[in-house]
Amino acid sequence: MSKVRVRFAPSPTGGLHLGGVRTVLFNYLFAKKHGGDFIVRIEDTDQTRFVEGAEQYIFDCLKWCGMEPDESPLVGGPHAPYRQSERKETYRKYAEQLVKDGFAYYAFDTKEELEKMREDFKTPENPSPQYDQTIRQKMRNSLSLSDEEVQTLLQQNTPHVIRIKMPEGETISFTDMIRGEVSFETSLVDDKVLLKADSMPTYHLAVVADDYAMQITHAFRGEEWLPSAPVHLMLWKYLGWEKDMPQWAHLPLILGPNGKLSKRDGAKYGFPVFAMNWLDQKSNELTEGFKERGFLPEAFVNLLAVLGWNDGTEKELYSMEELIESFSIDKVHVAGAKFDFEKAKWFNHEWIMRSDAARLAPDVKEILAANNIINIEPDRLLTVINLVKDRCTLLQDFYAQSSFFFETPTVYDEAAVKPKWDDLKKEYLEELAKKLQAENNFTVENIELAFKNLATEKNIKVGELQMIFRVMLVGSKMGPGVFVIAETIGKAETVLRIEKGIKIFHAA
RNA sequence: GCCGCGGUGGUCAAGGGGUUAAGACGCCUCCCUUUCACGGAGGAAUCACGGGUUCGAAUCCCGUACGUGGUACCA
Repeated sequence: MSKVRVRFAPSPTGGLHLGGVRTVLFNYLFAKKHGGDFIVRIEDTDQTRFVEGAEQYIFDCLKWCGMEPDESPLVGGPHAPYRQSERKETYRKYAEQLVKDGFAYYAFDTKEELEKMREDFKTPENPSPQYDQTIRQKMRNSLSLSDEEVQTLLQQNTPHVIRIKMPEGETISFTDMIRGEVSFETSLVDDKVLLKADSMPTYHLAVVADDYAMQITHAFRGEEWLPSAPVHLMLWKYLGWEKDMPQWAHLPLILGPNGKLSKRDGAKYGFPVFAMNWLDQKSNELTEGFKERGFLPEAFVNLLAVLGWNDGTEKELYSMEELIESFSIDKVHVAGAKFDFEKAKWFNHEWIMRSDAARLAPDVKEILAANNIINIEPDRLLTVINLVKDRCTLLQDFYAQSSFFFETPTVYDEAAVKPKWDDLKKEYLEELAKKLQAENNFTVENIELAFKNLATEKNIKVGELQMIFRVMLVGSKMGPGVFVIAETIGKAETVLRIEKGIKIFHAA
């Protein structure tokens, strides 16, 4: 058997959504698992929908996720060009070949004629008539017209398409790597357009021609392609390449809260559906990405991998390396899976907790900088990250969870302090400030010892004091242990915050 | 309408003739912590329905309903 070669073939018309990323991911995992090549080519067949910058966007997403292609328009390779628009000539050749061999035909029907046909043949039982064997003789094509008429039309450069001629009464079946044997009646499949009037191929011709040219061995795509698989199968056969046909795997769909996951669901339910922010230049509409929402790529890849795949164990947390190791195509599910944002956040939280501070530092630094907290000593940043990462679900949480390490609070949870505040506490805190000021070795242990000894001396419950102390340092009832916070912000700042707190709470 | 595909708690899922039907997310209770998390211990909640086959069906078969995708000179 030849080397495993898989391909991801996005259409550069919009953002890369969850389903798309998962399709790439399974492609990638399969290729890496079998030591094969992961190829990315671009399906820019439809010029009218091509969006500027989308191709670069796709590669940015792949890079973020850690899936670098072995061959692509960006890195090149032996099967260049990797853009469909640059391979145009070859498709026409194959389409003409099919016509010559009697497997396809020219169709001269105009848009209006097609519309009329759909209108005329529409019945309550058949609301959307297809251009198939039952009606093709009634249309204007090289099957229904005489040779002379066809020649004349061609010589006059009459706009035309090339359609596949689906055979009658055959059962065509194939074995899908995920769902086993799937079969179709050819009579029920319509005569799909292979080559459009503008000479660009449709997806149907293009996938087959490109997969053949690039020697693809395993083709992964979404389940929405299953109904057109018989067309592709027939093409492989008609072009005489049957023995080179890749094995197919139709991946289950990712569903949203109400049916299929759509771009709109993001805005509607408050979660991202794209890998990275996507700005649609036509509508100027911004669709939020997982990256910008504060997801770690490790978590994003992980959560997508286990949505529709499970290796049979209880393991849920996988790195890319572990995924490559454990991935198995026959463990991919057949049913669609509903996307659960709560679970997605859980994955991110887990990945933040298990990542070390150095991994997180650049991201955290960026988030703090966005909130005007800059010039942090690297070591100090690492210390703080380790202190708060357990309580951060999204990267953005690092700001709220750690800002008090870098800035003196400006707002205080007075409601929490007020019921506990009295002159005795004020006195205690004033003395505490002095005592801490005199402390030469400002460590967690010493701070705590000073704090508790003074409380015993004054006969005050430590707990009540701790809450006040915390609010003075943090501004609210949150964060890691108070004494750790005190040590981290240092003696001068601790004393300063106590003094400031006394003023504020005493006035209140 | 027609065609394809699907089905285990609310969600993701293991299991594929005999199980007390794993586990995770979420939810609830308690412990830890006089904060919030993390961590720990528990709890509520499930095999779409109807027929077969079988001593025995969540598991196999057939129907029905439901869901989902396709039915474009979009991918």
